[in-house]
Amino acid sequence: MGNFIDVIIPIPLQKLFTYSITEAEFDFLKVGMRVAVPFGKSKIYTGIVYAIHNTAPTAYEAKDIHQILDDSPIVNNIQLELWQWMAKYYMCTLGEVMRAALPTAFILESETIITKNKLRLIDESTLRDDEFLIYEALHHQSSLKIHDISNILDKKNVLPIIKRLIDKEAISVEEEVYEKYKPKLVRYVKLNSKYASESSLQNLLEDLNRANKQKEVVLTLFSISAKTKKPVKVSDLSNESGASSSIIKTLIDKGILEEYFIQTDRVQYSGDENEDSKNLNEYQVKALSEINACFNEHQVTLLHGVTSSGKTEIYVKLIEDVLDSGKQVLYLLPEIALTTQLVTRLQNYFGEQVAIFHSKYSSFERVEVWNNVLENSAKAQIVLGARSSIFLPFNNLGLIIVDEEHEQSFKQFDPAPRYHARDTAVVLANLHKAKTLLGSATPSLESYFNAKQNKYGFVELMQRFNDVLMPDVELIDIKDKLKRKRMQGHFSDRLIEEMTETLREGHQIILFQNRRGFSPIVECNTCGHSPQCPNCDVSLTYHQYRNQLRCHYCGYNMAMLQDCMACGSQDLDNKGFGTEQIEEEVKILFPDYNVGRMDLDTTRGKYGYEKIITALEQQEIDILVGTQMLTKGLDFRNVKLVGIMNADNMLNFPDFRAHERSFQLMVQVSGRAGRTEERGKVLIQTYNPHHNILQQVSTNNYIDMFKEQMNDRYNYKYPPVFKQIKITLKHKDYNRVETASIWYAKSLKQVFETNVLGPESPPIARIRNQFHKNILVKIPKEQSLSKTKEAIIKINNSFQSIKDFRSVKVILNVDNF
DNA sequence: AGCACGCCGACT
DNA sequence: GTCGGCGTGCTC
Repeated sequence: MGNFIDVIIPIPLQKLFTYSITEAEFDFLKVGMRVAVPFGKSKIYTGIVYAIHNTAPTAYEAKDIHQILDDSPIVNNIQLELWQWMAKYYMCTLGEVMRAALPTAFILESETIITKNKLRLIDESTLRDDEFLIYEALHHQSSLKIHDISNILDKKNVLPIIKRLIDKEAISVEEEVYEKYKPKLVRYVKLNSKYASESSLQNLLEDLNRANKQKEVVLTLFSISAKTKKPVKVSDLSNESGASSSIIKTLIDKGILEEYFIQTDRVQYSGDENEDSKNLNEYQVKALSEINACFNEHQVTLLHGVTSSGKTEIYVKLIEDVLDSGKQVLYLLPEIALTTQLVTRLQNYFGEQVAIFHSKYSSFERVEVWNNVLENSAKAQIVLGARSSIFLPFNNLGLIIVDEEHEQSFKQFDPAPRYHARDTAVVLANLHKAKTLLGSATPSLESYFNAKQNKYGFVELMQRFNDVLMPDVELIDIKDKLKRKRMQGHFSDRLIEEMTETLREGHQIILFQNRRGFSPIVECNTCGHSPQCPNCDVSLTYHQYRNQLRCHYCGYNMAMLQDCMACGSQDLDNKGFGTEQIEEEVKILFPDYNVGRMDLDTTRGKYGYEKIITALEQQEIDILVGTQMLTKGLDFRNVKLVGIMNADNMLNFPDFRAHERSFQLMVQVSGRAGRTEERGKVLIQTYNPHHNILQQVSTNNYIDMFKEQMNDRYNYKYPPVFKQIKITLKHKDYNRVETASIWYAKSLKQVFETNVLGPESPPIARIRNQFHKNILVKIPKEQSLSKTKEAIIKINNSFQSIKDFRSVKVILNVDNF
């Protein structure tokens, strides 16, 4: 009877892998620790210990582990339970969940290191050209990586060459595992202890009389440490004394100063004392007590609070209570809404207890937050984070808040696990016996539906803070305006009027242009040809700022054409309109005002987004043109007018949620207008002002929208009435996916009959040279979800066993909306 | 997923 | 005649 562990490996394989361990390792290892294990012929992977036992595998001999990577578990049992739920619910492997859950710095992989074989002298004439190049390179560098060799030879496949060199005993290779996370060390200095006595110090200063600069440094060191009574950082010393680092280095080399290092956190909060939380108004107090009442009966409560109603203050009160009871809080937000504005607000109340976690953090920063949460450190009692923060190692969670609950960015679409953070959060909260609060001004239909079904508790907050009125919404019929020649470019006379007025009063304006589905494409006026992406079935999009044509799906780009590729005509035209064009037009219409633009292109880089927000807050920008980004929980005091340039392109988007989304988007943008005393104004330009959604937006009538949309969902069997799973097949050969998808759909139909839709080619049938086919499985409420998934997995397995289909990639997307 | 093994076309 | 293309199979 030996000792074994079952390990999760971060690859998309269903199985766990069993390794053999020694008696000592058996005593030391705990579930949730990382181990480095050999995998396959030469690789070393990082695995998470999932189980420790004495049952030897029967079919094979278990390998030994390579190394233990942790002293104590970095993943706790609740997390492992959550991972398992995710793998099952979202139909992926534990390995895929692991890959998504752990900061990349935790997942070490081996790298092949190539070194020269010193024991043997090689007759270089026996080497071939490329072999010689590498051998030669090793004279200058002691070791090379595979990647370096590809660079030297400018080839991708270098393994055969390396193999030949090994055979000739010219080189040797070994696998090396790196610890990717390095604690950040700050350099400190102190006076060498040998100068501790008064007399030796006196001697030192006399010695230094001839080296004035050095003496000054020593004296500065004294004064800093006398003042702060803390260790002195090298950087501080250098700043205070004005001495260059080389002078300090000389002192260290001479043994006068001693350097040492202290580990610090990369992310530090350096704020003032905490503020007291604000007093709530009567509506907020009522909402708060209702939420607490709901929590007595329900695990989950939905808070429907109109824009600017002060939801955040209510959250703050709830958080205070949970913290007082000694538990942790997770505050989930869409990435884009995680702005400095909100972060600062929470830090003002809770100071150091707030930890931030989102994708712009470096891998090292994420490890630090992870460790703080794991240790239940005082620095991480509240985690404010985006989607992936549901993976943090909470051990004592009391409350999860999902703010802007309706946001689609909570759902991960691309690599597996394709999870929805809001839904996963509810499961996570249940594992901790904690409560979940969903908050939104425009709840998703599924959450509102759950609340109506009494599955969730439900609280409404319909008064805006300070009793500010909801903005006045006006619909503008641009078809009519066009007919009467009252349009200048994309601006109606009404919009220009209101803009002029608003600017004259010294207020700011936001113009919203949803670019989706309607990007500026280039078209030849002679032959009508427009340049296409070579890898995808889409037209290229014109980007003025770099004078480029780009593909939004694969990133392909080329310089803007001078003449048509098809007929050579130089008469090229930009069709469609995006934010860039609106910006141009505004600049011409209002040359005396500052115009800013906020979209994917202008917010690139770590602080791009913040810069624009700050500029708007400080009123350096009078008119801001932007996309969806504008909608996310920003609070601008002085914005009075919001213009929606064209409501139709979002309403006509081919998706069963287009109407719901349009409503949410428009109500959210409208909410940016007039957030303080004065009533805001919203102008919506549309070809179809009688559209029900627009009517519902203009009266801010969520209930009507809900009822009408739910009707459609019942009739057409869409969520939340039916659940759905989307199956996407991809292959570079069209005929192959075609046959494969027909086979797949046919097998599904044998089980689920009419609840299978497709296969269908998506609107963009080819992306990155891969043809796509979609199949949709609709699942009625009364049908067991887990049985359905089992059936799909069974069909998927038989599919994979057909030789011709094995190269077809299959993507299972549960709740693909 | 990676990676090795193994079988067929286009180059020295 | 080799190099290297990617189809097939396996990983404790």
